[in-house]
Amino acid sequence: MRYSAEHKQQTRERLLNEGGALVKERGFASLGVDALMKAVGLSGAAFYGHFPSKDAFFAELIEHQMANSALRRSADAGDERLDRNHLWRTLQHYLSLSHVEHPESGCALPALGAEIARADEPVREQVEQTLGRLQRRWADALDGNGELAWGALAQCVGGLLLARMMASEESRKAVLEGSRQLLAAALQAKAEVSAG
Amino acid sequence: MRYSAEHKQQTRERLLNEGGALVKERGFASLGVDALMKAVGLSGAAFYGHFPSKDAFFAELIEHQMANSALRRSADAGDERLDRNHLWRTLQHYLSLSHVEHPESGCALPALGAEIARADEPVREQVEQTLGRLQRRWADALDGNGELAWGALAQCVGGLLLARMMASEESRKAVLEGSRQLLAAALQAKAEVSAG
DNA sequence: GTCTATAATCCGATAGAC
DNA sequence: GTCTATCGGATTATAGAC
Repeated sequence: MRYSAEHKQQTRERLLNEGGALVKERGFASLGVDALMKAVGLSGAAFYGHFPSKDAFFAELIEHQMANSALRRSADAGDERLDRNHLWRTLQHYLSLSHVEHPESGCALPALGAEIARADEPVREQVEQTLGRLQRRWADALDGNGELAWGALAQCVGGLLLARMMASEESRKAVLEGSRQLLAAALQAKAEVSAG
Repeated sequence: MRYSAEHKQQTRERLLNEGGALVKERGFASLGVDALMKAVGLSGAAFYGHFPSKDAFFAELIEHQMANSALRRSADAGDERLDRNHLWRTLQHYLSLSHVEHPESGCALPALGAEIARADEPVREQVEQTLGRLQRRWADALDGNGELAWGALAQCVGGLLLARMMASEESRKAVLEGSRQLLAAALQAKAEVSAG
């Protein structure tokens, strides 16, 4: 072959990373294969040397984005048990204005959540497993409260998505602040209960 | 004219209602004009007798969906002030399994939020104003706590969207339960603070 | 592996008849 | 108002050259 196997792997990685950024910015359905390949400097036809179909690419893209998300990386960092303060800092960072204003480098869940929800079952099963691991990790930091962990994850996704729907920076900030305060109240309440 | 003005108004309403259901189910970008019109029994070209472009339809659709959402109707019901128990029942109803499993008849925010976020500014300004009114109404029921009202709205959107991403009914229920528990903890904590 | 060229289909939108 | 017919372009995907 004129190109090394490692070169193919690199092109594939670029599609999942740089292409993924485009998908999160414009939406998967709205982004054509040609536009996707142009973003990495290749012709549209070259796409099919890496993925059998656009839908297959979506499935791999979601898997890749979930595996490399900031949430997961923070949850998996090191071997030590995730503690409450570390989780709280992760939530604060997630619910930031810069995250709202840069979907292309941010979490895939608020940007592509509705398209994941409409995807075939294998895609949703993979998301369910990945998020399940994250939720159990968060539950550890919340004194084993698994329900609160799911709620916190939902708050992250909803807060970011709702903020992105707003037109003014003022409203975006208000939504983020509200999201953080609700989380603070819920986590604080549970902390008091478990302390008492 | 061979058709009455009231007939035109009826067709327009059907596009916004029945068409809106299809859009929420399949996503706006994925739904073609022909498929949309076929759903109301008309040819594709008839669409342009009601809306100048597909994007203009999206703007009107969002406005219509927001004005007729279950959240808004519950918030506007009657003249009396929305109270905490009424709001709580609204949140419980929103975060239900039947709502998760029927996006076509449900809230537009989880289904179309990402596409609203990518829409032109006039669309987002309209959403911002409508949600601002809802948030102020909810804040009234929460002893004037506007931040908590934004947080509760974000929790609704995020909880529903996250639940829809799950493959199994078990996980969908777990997400909804977590969402409800986080809301309960936050609202309870604030109630105790304001009562103390 | 990636290219150009192209098949087959679908897209948003318009023209003109009724 | 809604139709049929159609334009021009974009879409997903394939064929064959290198």
